[in-house]
Amino acid sequence: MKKDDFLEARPLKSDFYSLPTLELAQALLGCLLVKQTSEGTTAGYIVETEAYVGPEDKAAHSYNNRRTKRTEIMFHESGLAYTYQMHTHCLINVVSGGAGNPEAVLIRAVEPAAGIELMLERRQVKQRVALTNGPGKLTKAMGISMTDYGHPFTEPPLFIAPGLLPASISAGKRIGIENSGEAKDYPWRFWITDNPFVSRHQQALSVIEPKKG
DNA sequence: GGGGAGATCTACT
DNA sequence: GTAGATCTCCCCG
Repeated sequence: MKKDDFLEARPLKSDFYSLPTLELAQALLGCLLVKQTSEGTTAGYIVETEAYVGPEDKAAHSYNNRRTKRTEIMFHESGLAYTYQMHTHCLINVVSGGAGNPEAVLIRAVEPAAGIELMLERRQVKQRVALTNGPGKLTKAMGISMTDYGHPFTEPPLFIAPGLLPASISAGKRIGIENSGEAKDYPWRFWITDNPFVSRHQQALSVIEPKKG
């Protein structure tokens, strides 16, 4: 792939986001996340996601249909950005499940594809791999913030475009949800097998053949 | 009006 | 391995 191919990238249409959340979390792997700012454009291939599956998932912010100012956007149509603040960081999700069904996919890591110089300016790190190998890291590197709350991923300046089809997808337990009862063991974390930008190494509970299309 | 919790990251030992 | 950073609510009082 040529260096500037991301400039040709066109957002995925809204019907892409009508996939069931667990399928969407896998379909997003390999896709290109693009953010344009006045400082420049950054893009990265999504290499790690987690599914948060609506009112029945104790680990989800929307558990028990909890509807607050923060979770409000999860109740809207699929394909919107759900950003929220976590300690000193901003995390970004893709709203899924359709209107009235509050589900989402957390983007946990990307592999830099464009704008790496700008990412390096935004994050002081020694190792390139540390630029975007975590949910709080990638938002800082790409200039994603709470002002992106509710933005549709189908249009600039923040959008998702087709990328590469992963050779293999691994599934395992989600990270950082130890206080979520039995939900903590659900295998709803997905990553591109052996990709170096994945946030944490973990035993895969299963390995999946990616779906084409 | 205030305490507490949280899907994290970094630095230091 | 663990502490501290430092934000936005929610919810109880």
